[in-house]
Amino acid sequence: MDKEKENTQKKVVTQDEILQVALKLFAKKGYFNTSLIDITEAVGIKTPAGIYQHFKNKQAIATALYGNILDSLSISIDDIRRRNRKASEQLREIVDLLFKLTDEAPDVMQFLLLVKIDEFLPDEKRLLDSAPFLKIKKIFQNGIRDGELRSLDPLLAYTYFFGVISYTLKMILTGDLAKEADSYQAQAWLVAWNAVVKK
Amino acid sequence: MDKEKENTQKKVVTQDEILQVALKLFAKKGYFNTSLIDITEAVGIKTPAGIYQHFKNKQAIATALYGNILDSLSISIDDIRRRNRKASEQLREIVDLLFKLTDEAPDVMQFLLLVKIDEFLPDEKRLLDSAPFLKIKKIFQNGIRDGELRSLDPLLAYTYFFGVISYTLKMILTGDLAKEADSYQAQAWLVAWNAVVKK
DNA sequence: GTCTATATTTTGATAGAC
DNA sequence: GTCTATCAAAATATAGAC
Repeated sequence: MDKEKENTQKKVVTQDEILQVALKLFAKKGYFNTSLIDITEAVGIKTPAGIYQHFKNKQAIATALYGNILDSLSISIDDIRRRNRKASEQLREIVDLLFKLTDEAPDVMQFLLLVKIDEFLPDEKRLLDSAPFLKIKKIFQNGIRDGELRSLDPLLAYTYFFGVISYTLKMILTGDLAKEADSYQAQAWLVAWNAVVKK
Repeated sequence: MDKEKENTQKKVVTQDEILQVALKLFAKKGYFNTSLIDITEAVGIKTPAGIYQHFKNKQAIATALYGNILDSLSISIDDIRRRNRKASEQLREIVDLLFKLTDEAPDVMQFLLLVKIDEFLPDEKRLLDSAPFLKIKKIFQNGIRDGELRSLDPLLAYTYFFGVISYTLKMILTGDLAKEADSYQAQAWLVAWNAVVKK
């Protein structure tokens, strides 16, 4: 990488670099325990002024981060819904995605599941009202309408299903469940699916 | 104690009053968004100095709060375990307690389920390692040992069961599920129990 | 675009009068 | 035990040189 430049040359920092570093710090220590100085140092420059070249303020970093994650999630879910017709298939692929992300991008999942976003982004949409989650809720509505899922309030179906899934992921992310996410996926899917499927 | 109030307007504040107010504010706005000034005003005095008569610092308030809640929960669970022998009965009473608390003391449940405690109390035991939750995990161990619950890792049984329960409560506390907790309890119990019972 | 340096604000915390 | 007043520290944010 550019570690050789450190002595001879000023580090030039990109917007994306700031976002990556901020995500890691927010996920690990939380938004309020992460100062701009922390971000500044972690990104390899010596002054917060460099950050302000890219972002209006600390909150704007979190806003961008949140937006990026939701956008990416939304695109993945669009793709899944396009490629699958049945709720069972769509949900299974979403679960697959979330478990994969937990192994491969734990910071992202930590930010989504463990960080209380509305505490520092009070003006953003809450997770449940964001585009990707509206789409997920839609899957439950359709699944119930089509008789694939048992007949109950779609939001309750969502709650039971993702109660199992996201609590499992949470236990993995906190280290309480010690193995990689992948090894818990099959059983968690069965339990979650069983909670909502029409039998 | 003196029952006569002086004709000065000075408010005398008790330790318990501070804890109640702090709980409400922490639950509503979060620890970091709650300043000592907020607590001071909410408790009805004009200066933070009054708070420091009772607590060493802001963190000490949260520590006391957390300890009190865990203690009270622990006592309730001891009682439940003493009065019931079967895992099904014990778990059902615990669920009953949690749903009741959600209706009657939402601040407490909000603090337990929605607030990320280790962000501001890094030296306290995490929820899962606290006395009441160790006891709950014990219930799952015993239930599996006795063949009442299906044979799986006790921690996974815990995860599935409380995934459903606590996510349901969370949705109630955030207002996404709009009715009182009581009306969701029976079904949530069935789903959660069904996830772990031996059939 | 980063640097040094500094301004500004907030908040946690204390001293001493009453 | 509360009050006025104030301190100290930390963090956000900016100005101007290079």
